[in-house]
Amino acid sequence: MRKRSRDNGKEARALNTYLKLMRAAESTTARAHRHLASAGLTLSQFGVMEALYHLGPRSQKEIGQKILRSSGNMTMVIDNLEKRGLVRRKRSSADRRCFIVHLTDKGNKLISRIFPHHTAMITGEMSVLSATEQETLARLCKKLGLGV
Amino acid sequence: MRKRSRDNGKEARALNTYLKLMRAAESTTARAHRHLASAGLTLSQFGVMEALYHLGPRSQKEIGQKILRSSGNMTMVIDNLEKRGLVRRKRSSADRRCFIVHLTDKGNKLISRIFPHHTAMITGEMSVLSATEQETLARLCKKLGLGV
DNA sequence: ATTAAATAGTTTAATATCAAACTAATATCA
DNA sequence: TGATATTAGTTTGATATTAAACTATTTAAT
Repeated sequence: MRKRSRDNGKEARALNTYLKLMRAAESTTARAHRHLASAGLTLSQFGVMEALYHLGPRSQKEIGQKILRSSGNMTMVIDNLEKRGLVRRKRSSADRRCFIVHLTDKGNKLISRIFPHHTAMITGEMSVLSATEQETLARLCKKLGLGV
Repeated sequence: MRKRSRDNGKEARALNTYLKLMRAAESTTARAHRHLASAGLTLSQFGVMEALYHLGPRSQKEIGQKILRSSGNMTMVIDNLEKRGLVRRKRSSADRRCFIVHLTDKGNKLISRIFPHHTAMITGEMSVLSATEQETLARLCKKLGLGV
């Protein structure tokens, strides 16, 4: 009895926290999505370009690890970016299985222009939380994310 | 100078918090995804069935609002559930534009069987956080999610 | 009542997403 | 060196996802 009700409380708490976490992530994502759509980019495309912008040219595998997406997905997203002339693949001479992906001038211009807006949007979104609250949130999320 | 560096700190904090939030949400989602895949359900399909299980029969619109998905998406997900005989549409007699979606016996059996496992998985995932930490996380996420 | 506006759901077109099967290149190791 | 295993990326097949255009029905307004 006692045990059961304690468990139910534990489970209810966990489910509630999970739900709130998902809602927060989805609502923030949805905004970012709408925001990027005006630049004609999807979230994944932005993720790839942002990674290249901050890390420099990388293989598809490395990009996929960075943004937590499958290799098959990388093929598709990078195909679409390449079609638009925003990135280019270059066969690695060291390991001819790899493509090194890099931003084109056009891609670099676009991400340079968009990134500050994106930052401002996220900063605005987060501003409902104090600095301390943001740090707490980041710490708790990190703990959760580690369980991967 | 002063202003600029303060802003950078603020933005860096916001971006970091956003990143951690996304990572936590994605890693938890990815687990749920793998877990449900073994029952042959996608996350969205589970979301629809869970809503019907806890709320009772609902229109597609109501379900979509509950799980934060577009109406076009609902058409697709419910089509797939209906093909598998897990839910059924019934034209509402009160408003003939609406379909009322309800679980079939088969669907009810499936969700009854799966839901406890899902709960256990989420509870396990959350157990890296104390009760207080979970409550704090839920509270902060809720604040963020409200900005929708 | 007739018309106009709003609403529920579907369709379309484009991209995303994964797992699994596959190809090509590299690394291992016997 | 030659067979085997591993790795990077692609393809395939299925579902998801959205926005926007569309159909059918209901509500509102004149």
